[in-house]
Amino acid sequence: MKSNGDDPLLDRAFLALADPARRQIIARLSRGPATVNELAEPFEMSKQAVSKHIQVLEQAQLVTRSRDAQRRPVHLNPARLEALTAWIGQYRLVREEQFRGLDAVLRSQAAPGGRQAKDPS
Amino acid sequence: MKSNGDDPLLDRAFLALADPARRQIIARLSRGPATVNELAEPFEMSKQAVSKHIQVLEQAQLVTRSRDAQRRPVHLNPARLEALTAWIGQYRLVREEQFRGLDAVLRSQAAPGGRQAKDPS
DNA sequence: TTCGTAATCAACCGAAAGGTTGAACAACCA
DNA sequence: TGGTTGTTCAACCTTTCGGTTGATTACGAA
Repeated sequence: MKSNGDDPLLDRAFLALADPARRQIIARLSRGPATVNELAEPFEMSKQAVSKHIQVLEQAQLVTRSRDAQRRPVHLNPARLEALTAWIGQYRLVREEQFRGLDAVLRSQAAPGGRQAKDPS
Repeated sequence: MKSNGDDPLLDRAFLALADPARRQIIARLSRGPATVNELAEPFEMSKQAVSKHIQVLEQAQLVTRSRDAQRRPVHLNPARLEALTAWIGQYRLVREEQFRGLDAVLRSQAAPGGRQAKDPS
């Protein structure tokens, strides 16, 4: 039951957020869908570069795209954002239990007899 | 409220988590501090490589280090993890307002009925 | 002092990220 | 038709990432 941290989708999602331009795009999209041109407007860089950023976000499934004539509106996909908080949240919980100096959570999650904490990631 | 996404520390933190080895290290540290050798044990790669990963995490302030003779135990820094959930959390809140608001911006994009469902893939 | 252990530094390498420019594609409009 | 707009593709460049190996520093034990 060796769940190592191998999760390419998680890789891509965290990598996608590791860039200020892409975070800014996420912020913009949280206020509603937008086209590539609209998203590119506040940036200095070329539209091609912004298009690439959007593709990175799309591959991470943080955004989706629809079709409207020749436009390809970009929509935020909050479910994937929550997947990230879920991943982080695991360790916040464990930390709080540590804080109280008790491994009750570990015990409650382990099968009897085996010292087996859940090893997510 | 014009906050563009420029935050180098956030860059580094998300980038740090965008690697399965580093996430695995975080997972291990959530169960308590560990030395470089202990952290390197489950990996195929060299200890130098693991040491580099730890430095990446340290620069992102996701971990801290103490001193114990020639050992340099690594500790998780949950505060920084929570900074990430805080960043993501902003947009989850906005999203929920959108959910009940559903204003003209959304309508103007001629959203073709296809609502994004919760897809915890 | 000398030895062994823990960890880092330094130089190097291939692959990928992030950007550019120019051309091409796709869909609407006249 | 042809022109305009929105977007992507393709080739290229430079920088950064993730890994290697070999040498080096820091500390404790004998």
